[in-house]
Amino acid sequence: MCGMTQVLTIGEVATRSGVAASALRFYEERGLIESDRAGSGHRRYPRAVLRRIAFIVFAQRVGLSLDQIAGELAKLPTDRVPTGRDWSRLSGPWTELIDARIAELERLRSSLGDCIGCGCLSLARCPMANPYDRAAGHGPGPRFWLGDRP
Amino acid sequence: MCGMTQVLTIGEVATRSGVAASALRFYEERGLIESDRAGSGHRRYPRAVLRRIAFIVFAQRVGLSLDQIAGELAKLPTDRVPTGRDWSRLSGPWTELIDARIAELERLRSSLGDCIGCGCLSLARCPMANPYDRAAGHGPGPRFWLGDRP
DNA sequence: GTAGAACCTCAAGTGAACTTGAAGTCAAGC
DNA sequence: GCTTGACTTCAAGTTCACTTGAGGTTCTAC
Repeated sequence: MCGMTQVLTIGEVATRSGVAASALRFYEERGLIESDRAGSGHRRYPRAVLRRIAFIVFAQRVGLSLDQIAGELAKLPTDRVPTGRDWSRLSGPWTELIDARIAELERLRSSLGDCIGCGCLSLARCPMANPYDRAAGHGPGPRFWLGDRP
Repeated sequence: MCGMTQVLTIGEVATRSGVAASALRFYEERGLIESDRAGSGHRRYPRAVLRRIAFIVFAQRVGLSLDQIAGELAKLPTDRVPTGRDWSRLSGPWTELIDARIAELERLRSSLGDCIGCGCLSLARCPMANPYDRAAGHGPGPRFWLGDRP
């Protein structure tokens, strides 16, 4: 309650991070975060955990699964508190991921304008959307539209 | 197999749309699509169903749940095959949704550059990220970062 | 010293979006 | 006419990311 403590309880971490205590325990179980224990068995977190949690929340919004996030976090050094440099190494591939996701959404938006707008949002008729249907009988359908087929 | 048939079997719809037959049955159960039945009990789909399925796949990528999509689809006229105009009425609100999602991702990307880059991706220290932690003890943490707090 | 809040573990439940399996029917080619 | 594959229903299983509940302990404040 002091506000100047160096270690945080699970409740403090929960309110500061906006992540429920139950979720924090779950993340720990999955190896995404760690905690020290007080003599009583209560969890004690170093402040650095907040950065880790922020990273987890970020990564989820970008679309990574907890397993993928765990994989990323595993790249951080365990023998010391990660530096800004350590974190920015992790974020490199992200920029591409975010860019790709944005590009997909922009493709969707323009399909909406071009395709739904012109009345051809039909897999059967829109050649732009799905040339495979014209060839009839194979092809991935909407996936093409969504950029899954290079 | 003819390729010129006016009605499609579930297998044909599956290959043309890229959506598994089991998923199509599931969508039907959830009221997202409909089918006629052959005398045998086998499903027969009008070609127009492909447009509906495309819409479903689109909407999912944008981030809508099946329930929300069902709500959107319910706005289409049931007494006739929907026109391009009908579809574009549905897509109006989407553009905003997509824009909002893109804006969030751009916010994330720039946070990565500005915040992880400068080494302050710490909820405890970055005032840009989370002023609430300075006030200590309340506030939503990362949510602020993600734009959930207006 | 006692009430109540906050914490603990462990098991089970939730909801979304499907998939899988069992047991059977129907259609097409030879 | 028979095999093979595509289809049918219905119930149950799966994955993900948690939450909820039971039953018990610990901390804080008065």
